[in-house]
Amino acid sequence: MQKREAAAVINISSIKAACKDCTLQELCLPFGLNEIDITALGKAIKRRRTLKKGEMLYRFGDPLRALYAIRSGALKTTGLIEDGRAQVTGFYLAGELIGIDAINSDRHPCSAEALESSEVCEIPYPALEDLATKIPGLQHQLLRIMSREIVRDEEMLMMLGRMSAEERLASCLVSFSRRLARLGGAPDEFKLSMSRQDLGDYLGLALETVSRLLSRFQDDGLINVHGRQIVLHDLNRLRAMAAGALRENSARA
Amino acid sequence: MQKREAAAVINISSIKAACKDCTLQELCLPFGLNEIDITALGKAIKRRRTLKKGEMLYRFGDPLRALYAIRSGALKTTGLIEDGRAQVTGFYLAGELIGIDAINSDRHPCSAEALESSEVCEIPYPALEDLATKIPGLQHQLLRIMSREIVRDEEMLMMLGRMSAEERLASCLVSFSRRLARLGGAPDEFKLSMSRQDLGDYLGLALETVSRLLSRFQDDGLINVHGRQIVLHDLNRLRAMAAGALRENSARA
DNA sequence: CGTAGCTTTGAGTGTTATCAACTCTCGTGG
DNA sequence: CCACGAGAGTTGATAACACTCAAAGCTACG
Repeated sequence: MQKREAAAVINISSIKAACKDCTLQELCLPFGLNEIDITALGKAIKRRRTLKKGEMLYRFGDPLRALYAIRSGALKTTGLIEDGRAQVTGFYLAGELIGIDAINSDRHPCSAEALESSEVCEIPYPALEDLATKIPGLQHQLLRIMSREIVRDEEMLMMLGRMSAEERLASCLVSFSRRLARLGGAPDEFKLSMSRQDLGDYLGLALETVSRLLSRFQDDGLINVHGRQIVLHDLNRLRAMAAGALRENSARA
Repeated sequence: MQKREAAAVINISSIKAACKDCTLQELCLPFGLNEIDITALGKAIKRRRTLKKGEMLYRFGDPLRALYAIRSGALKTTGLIEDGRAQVTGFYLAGELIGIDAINSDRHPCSAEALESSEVCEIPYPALEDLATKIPGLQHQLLRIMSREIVRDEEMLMMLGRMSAEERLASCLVSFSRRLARLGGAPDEFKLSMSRQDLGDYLGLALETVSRLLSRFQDDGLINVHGRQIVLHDLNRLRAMAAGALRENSARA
């Protein structure tokens, strides 16, 4: 499954990362730091690492060695339940930080897998914590990123706890649109990097339900689906749907 | 609704907190710090505050001024969806830190309400962040607590996304048992401080479903319910149920 | 060009929500 | 001290939304 490409890839694999030249600065850990501090952070980062589709960045139970800033590509994190059931706890895109849920126990409480060819910067955790005491702005940014992750998870909780299948999927599409636009892509056209199964495991739905809903959204003229290629035709209506407008009881009280 | 008690309470309300004499040290922010650092932390804490049942600690949208360490009692945090729907994003007990999801945007993304008479220590956030750069152990502990919150939310995600109503409730009871035992209470007997509605809004279930399940658990000899008073008779079976054993497909692959 | 995995679509079922009525509990005031 | 009322909790009937099982259609990669 992974033989041919390997050779071509190794060279790139351990190139030294340099935050100061990275186009994702504004979205990533260096945000808000001055040039000197950014250089210091860049030095702490051990290397870049490339992952092929399906490759694991870390697995459930692995000791925490580093956090990873995603430079390109997309990853998913999945938690385990003993039986076949999996819950995808998050999708992570370029500019986002992955692995912070391991800080609590020094072990990764979930597994991270590349959904497509991806590149990550490996930030050794002890060095990062150390650096954060020296650079208040870095500490601040780290705390903010962690807090943002909590907010994101809480939004997911509302989604899973209180929203219908339709609202969940609309919400998910809107979220991808926003995050991809931030990276400079078109907000209304993108390619999903995950399967229907992954989407279902994320949204708490059966893969068939995801598929059916995508078809229905298309019939309703909201979107266009061709396999994993998505075009959003009516972002506003999708947003309204995600917000739970459009249900009978809407404006009560 | 809140008139008589007020007078008696005011005196206590602004007593200076002193971490170094607090019995919850081990569970709280000071964990792992030496005595000098604990004293420094204690000085940063502005005051204690008492809340009566139903009183709000902060509301959705309020600016972040402080984090709160819970000394006694219990709180819930709820996120909003425009229409009547509420999602309870967490229950917080003594020794736990509440408000950290506000760090990202400097505003509270949810509301916090006391479920019973409670006492909290108010930790001004800018002072805490400042202190954390000076005391590496404190920074470490703060990061750990935030990471733990993420793990907890991710566990909730699995619960809401993949578990049946029965599994969710069992899981919830087991969690209360564990957390209350850690505070020195009996692990198999406690009083719920929240209504069936709150429990439902937390577990993503209708209140009727919660009620029905509690009755069923009782019929099955798992627990004893009398209003909010709960006795757990078979913690092991509850744990198995929460883990998803007991379903037909259990051991596949 | 064939095969394996992914996706779509259909039919039937089940878990859980909703609506509704009744009961219990506890605090308040007569 | 008891009666009352309001909120909380229980229980039942019904229905809907989403799951499961099943089969056929696509896509993409070797």
